[in-house]
Amino acid sequence: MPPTDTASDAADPCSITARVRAAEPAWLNSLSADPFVERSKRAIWLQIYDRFRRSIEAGDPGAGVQLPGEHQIAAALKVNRITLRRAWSRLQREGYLSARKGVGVFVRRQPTLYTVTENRGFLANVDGDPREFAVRTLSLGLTQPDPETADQLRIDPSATVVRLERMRLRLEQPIYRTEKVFPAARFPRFEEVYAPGSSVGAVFRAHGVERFTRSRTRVSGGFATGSEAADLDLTPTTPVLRTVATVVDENGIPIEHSRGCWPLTMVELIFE
Amino acid sequence: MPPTDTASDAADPCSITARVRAAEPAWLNSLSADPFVERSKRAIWLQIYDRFRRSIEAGDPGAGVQLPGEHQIAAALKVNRITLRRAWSRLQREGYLSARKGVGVFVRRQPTLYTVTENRGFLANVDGDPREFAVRTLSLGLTQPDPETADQLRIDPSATVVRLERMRLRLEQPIYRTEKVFPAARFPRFEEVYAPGSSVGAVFRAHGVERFTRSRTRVSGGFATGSEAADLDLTPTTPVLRTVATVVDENGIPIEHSRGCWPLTMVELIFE
DNA sequence: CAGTGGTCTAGACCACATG
DNA sequence: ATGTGGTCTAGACCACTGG
Repeated sequence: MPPTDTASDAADPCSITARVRAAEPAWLNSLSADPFVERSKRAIWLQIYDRFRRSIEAGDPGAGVQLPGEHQIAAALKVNRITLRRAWSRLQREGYLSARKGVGVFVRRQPTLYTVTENRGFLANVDGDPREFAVRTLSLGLTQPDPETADQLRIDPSATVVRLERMRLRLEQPIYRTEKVFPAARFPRFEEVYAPGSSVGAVFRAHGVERFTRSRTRVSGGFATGSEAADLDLTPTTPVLRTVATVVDENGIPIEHSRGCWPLTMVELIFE
Repeated sequence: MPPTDTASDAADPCSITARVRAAEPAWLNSLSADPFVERSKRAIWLQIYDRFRRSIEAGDPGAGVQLPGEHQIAAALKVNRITLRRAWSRLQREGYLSARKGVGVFVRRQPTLYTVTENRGFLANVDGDPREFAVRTLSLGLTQPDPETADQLRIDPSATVVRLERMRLRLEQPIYRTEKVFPAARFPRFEEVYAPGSSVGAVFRAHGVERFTRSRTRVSGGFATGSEAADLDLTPTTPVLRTVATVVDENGIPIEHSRGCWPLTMVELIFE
């Protein structure tokens, strides 16, 4: 039995202004045109997944638009709400949809693959118009390093370090989150130089470091923690790529230790 | 209401040989000791996930053992079968469990992280006892390259190539699957040299290539396809890491193009 | 055949965000 | 207060595997 509001809409086609959201978008009609093949090789929820994915990739429920509610869509597709949710949960994990409790489900921007070339600065790094990209500084301050960081930076664990958390965005959409740690003794003017342009390169140059390279990058996989998911606009348990890199100056002295977290489906790393 | 066989076991503790599988293992008792906190911040299925994961990481349901059936465990935990399945499905995606329809659910070997250093041969590459590792050749033969491979190998798309599919195993457990393509003209004696030791390095040396390096490695993320999942003993949609690498000889001429697929949770790549 | 995991539905309640 | 997504249960049927 479909929810009553859907039924009343159908029964009263004249009041088209009654509720805007209730109007079924064109893509929904085409999604629900053919019935699903029951008892086929491919489960119904996977068929739903296929259709949504193809549609989103074709760009019809465009980036950012809110989908109608679960009940409405489930009724339109003539499947149970839970079956629909199963398909959606996979679409969320794979980066096509993002859900906010109490609000709705939204189409994420296309999970474009960003080709990131290691051993270069970020903007030289990424395919696409540089103006589309932005940095958001989440936090900047002094602390003590954790043991691994102290080890990598070859400093005493009780030494002071600058800790910088930031995010890269493309078209308002988070691409990755990173935590960078620098030896404070080496960069006394960190905050004042960093503030104007949010540029770590500027800080390096202001302290006499002209050339720097990543000496080692560790890539591992995992699943987004609660805070990572919140920052990156993902559901928890979304698979992510984690990178841990050490940056050294021209003399091979470590000057930065950084940990990055990337939604698995949105990045492609190239090492040369 | 628990299944009847469980109830009868409890009522008849003397017949310990009645059915071996029905005996509840110790870890199950400890998992089901405390009731789950309802309406807490953490959903019940996530609490189940937590307990199983901790237990498996502690090694009690040890690698390879078959778990009792869903119905039995759900009854023991006093939750619905579907709630239990939700927890299990995440454990499967994360590599802790693997299910075989009609057979049962098994504990996978610990998703140990294999540190793989690029630019080296595999056995020099990996932490752990080399004797634990094995290669299984899945297929070896001549074909035509796909466009991307032809491009990377800088050969004509109609040229003949040697195509080799194989898998790495550690302790019988698949670590990764790879497809390697070589220009046949360069390695006419590929099959006869490869066969005895399953060594690509031997083939290279037999054809006068003493030194070779990876010139470029692309790392991207994705989800296991059906055949990848089957080979790697994963459920489909498990997140994987894909690597695409080109190997060149001492003169910079491409001699191999390889595509690898690694379960996300089982590998750690290091680039230096 | 019996047992296993896999799918699907129905209906209920909850927490959250918004008006 | 309403609508949203999130969780949980109950019960049913299916497909696969093995003895």
